[in-house]
Amino acid sequence: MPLDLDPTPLPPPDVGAVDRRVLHEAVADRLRELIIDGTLAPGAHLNERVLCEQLRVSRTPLREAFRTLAGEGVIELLPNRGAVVASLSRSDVEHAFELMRTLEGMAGELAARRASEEEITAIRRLQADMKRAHARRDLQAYYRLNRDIHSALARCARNPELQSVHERLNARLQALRFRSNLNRDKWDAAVLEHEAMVEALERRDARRLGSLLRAHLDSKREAVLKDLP
Amino acid sequence: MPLDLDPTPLPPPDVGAVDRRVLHEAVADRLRELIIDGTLAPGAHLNERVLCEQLRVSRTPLREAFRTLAGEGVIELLPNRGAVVASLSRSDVEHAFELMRTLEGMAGELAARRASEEEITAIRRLQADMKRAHARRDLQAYYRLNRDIHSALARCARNPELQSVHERLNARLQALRFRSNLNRDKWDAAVLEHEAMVEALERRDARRLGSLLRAHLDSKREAVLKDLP
DNA sequence: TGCTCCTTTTTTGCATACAATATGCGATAT
DNA sequence: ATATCGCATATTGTATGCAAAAAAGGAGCA
Repeated sequence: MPLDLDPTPLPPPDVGAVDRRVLHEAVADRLRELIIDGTLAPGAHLNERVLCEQLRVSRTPLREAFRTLAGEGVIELLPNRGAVVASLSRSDVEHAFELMRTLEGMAGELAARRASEEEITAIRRLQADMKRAHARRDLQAYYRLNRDIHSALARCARNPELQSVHERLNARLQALRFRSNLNRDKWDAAVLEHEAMVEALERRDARRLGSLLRAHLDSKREAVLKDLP
Repeated sequence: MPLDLDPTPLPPPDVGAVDRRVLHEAVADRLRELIIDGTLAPGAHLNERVLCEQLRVSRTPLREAFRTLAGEGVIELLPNRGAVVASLSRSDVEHAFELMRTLEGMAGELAARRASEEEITAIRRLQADMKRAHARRDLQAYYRLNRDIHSALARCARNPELQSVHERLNARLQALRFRSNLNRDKWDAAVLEHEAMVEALERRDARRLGSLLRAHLDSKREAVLKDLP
């Protein structure tokens, strides 16, 4: 009798969990988008009543989303005076990059040691895509791929704490992208730096990847500060 | 007329009611304390109704405090299933120390360059106090001073981003203190390491202070992991 | 005109009611 | 005996009302 007597017949089909996101999470995500893409400008006051009407939610989930975003440093809560979009002063940006430089340096060193071959291949592929985006002067795609590569590196470091801090800091710096103009030379240089980084990763040269990332962040920092008040 | 007109004669507060200023903040502070000192153990489920009664607040400020603490990684929110105190697995601790090692190394290098003479004097004084606490085997005072010194170093780095990340990570690691036993040898060694660190700071030897802090964190990591599951 | 003080309006903070979701337990069927 | 279903209960998520604090506006005065 051709019965299947395997004691565990049906574990493989991973159907994936359904979208269980609750309202305040969705609200937080939406607000984060609006802030990153500049619709809600830095310093803008977030009026609860107005946002409730626009997002069609009541004040409770909105206020919970506020706390979430405040924890991420994306907005600032002033007791009894509401919330404002966090605005980074020149000094804030300098400090953020100073920290990011260390974090990405650490991520690079760890990633060179811990990344799987598949992950390295994937990053190489992202880098190729990014070069193409650069070739056709597609700034939007370039930014996205650039971000993906840096996030991938942070992920390859195999340290969830590092990854989480990196993500949070990154979220705050994202908003700057839309305010800084990347000139041709800097852009070309950035792509070359990336190329060297991916090569170091492929050779698993931890020291070098760390140094390259720190230098890369220094360039980024200069490029961003150039167009700032 | 000093009559007590409180309608509820206050049954003995097991955790103590919070003081009424900015309620959700006070609630967050109180919960953080309870978590750090172990009253609320890692993994413990935080029942809203029960906590509301014990803290004498309604659910709204409690839930806002939950969001704040979740943002700090002190608790974990499970959608529709409440909140639990974050519990660090051995692997989590390893990752946290890996990151802390980098952060404190960075803080040390910056502090050696940026600390004012007054700040250095203050740290020297904390170190002296700590040595005395060690001499009289006062673990409680030792822990407090130890923490103060590391916080002071992070502050001297003059980078609010770094300081903030350091604080948050530190808050989560604090809870471990009450679970790990410091044996005599490790304790002596730690005090010596601190002494070397303060000397490097006084000489403003950034490289060395960074290295010493990284090594110090490695020792700490080993000491903590030793007593962990 | 420029200022202060007071009233009105708006906005935020807290409490509570109601709705959605999860959990526990017993009945029932295989 | 085990597994599943359905109901009762408990817990979380959302909406709304009310009170306190802050901003806005206006009258009175120098």
